[in-house]
Amino acid sequence: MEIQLSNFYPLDLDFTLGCGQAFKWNKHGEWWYGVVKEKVFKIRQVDNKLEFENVDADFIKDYFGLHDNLPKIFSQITKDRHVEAAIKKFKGLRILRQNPWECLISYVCATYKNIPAIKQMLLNLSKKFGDKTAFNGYYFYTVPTPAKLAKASTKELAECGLGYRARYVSETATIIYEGNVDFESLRKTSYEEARKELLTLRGHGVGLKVADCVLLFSIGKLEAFPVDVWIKRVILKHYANHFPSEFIRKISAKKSLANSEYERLNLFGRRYFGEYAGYAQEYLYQFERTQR
DNA sequence: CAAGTGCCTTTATC
DNA sequence: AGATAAAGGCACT
Repeated sequence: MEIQLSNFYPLDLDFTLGCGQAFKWNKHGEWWYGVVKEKVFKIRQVDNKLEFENVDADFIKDYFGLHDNLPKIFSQITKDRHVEAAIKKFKGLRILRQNPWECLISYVCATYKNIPAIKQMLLNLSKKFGDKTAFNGYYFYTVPTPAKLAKASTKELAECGLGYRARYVSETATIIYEGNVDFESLRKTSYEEARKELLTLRGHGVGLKVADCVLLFSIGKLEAFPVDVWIKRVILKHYANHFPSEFIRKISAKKSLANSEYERLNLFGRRYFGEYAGYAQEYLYQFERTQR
C-alpha cells in the first residue's frame, strides 16, 4: 500500500522516526519497522511516496499526523531566525500520534536517560512482558499492556534496566490498569484540563515534563511545550532576553529545574510560539541536539 | 581505553 | 515556598 504525499504537506520519515519521540522504531535497510499496540508493520519513503505493509492507510495518516498542515504551522511558529534555521534543517519532521499508554510508559522510563538507553529499556520490557511476533524474518515484541506491567514485580522490572524507575512503571501501570485515567477523554478537553488529569499520576513517575510529552506525542495537544535539558539550553542561548536576568542566572547555575521554573519556561514557549508551540519545541530540540 | 560526565527528571526531605 | 540531594545504569567522550 502507498500514500502519495503532496508537496505542500511534507514528511521526512527519517527525521520523524529518528528524532527520539517514539522508541519502538528501527531501520533495517530502507525500511522502518515499527510496533504499535499489537500491530507490526514496515514503512519507507521514496521521495514523495510512502510505502507500507501490514497496516492500513488510515492508521498511517493518523499515526504520522499527516493531517497537520505543516506549512501553516511553520508560518505560525517562525517567530525568529532560530526556529527558521531548525525548520530549514528538519523540514518534514512531524509530531506523531502515538498510543497514549505506550507513550506514557515510555516517558516514565525516559526520565534522566538518553535515547539509546530508553530504546533498550523498552525493548527489554517488551521482550520480557510483551507478545512475540514474527514479521519479515525478524522477531518483534509488543509493548506490554498495563495489566502485564501491573502484575510484574519491581524486581523483574528492574532487571529490564529500569533502575529506580521500576517502582514508577509498576505504580503507573497499576493506576492505568485500574482504569483511573481515560486517555480518550483527554483528547476532548483543553490542554490545561488534560494536563491536570494526567498529573493525577504525580508521585508515581509522572511530572510536568512527562505529562507534556504524553500530551504532545500521543494526545495531539500541539500547544504542549515540554522543557527538557536541551530546550532549557536553547532558551538560555537564544531567548534569555525574555526573562529577568536574575531568573536566567538562577536556572543557569543549576542542572535541573524546579517545578515553578519549569512552568515559567513552559508558559513562555506556549505564549511565544502559540498554538503549535509543540512543533517549535521539537524542531528546536532536534536542532540543538545535532549541533556540533 | 578508562574514567568521568550526562542523560528528553522526579521525588523525598529539609 | 524553595533549595538540595539522591536515584540505575547505560552511552558517549
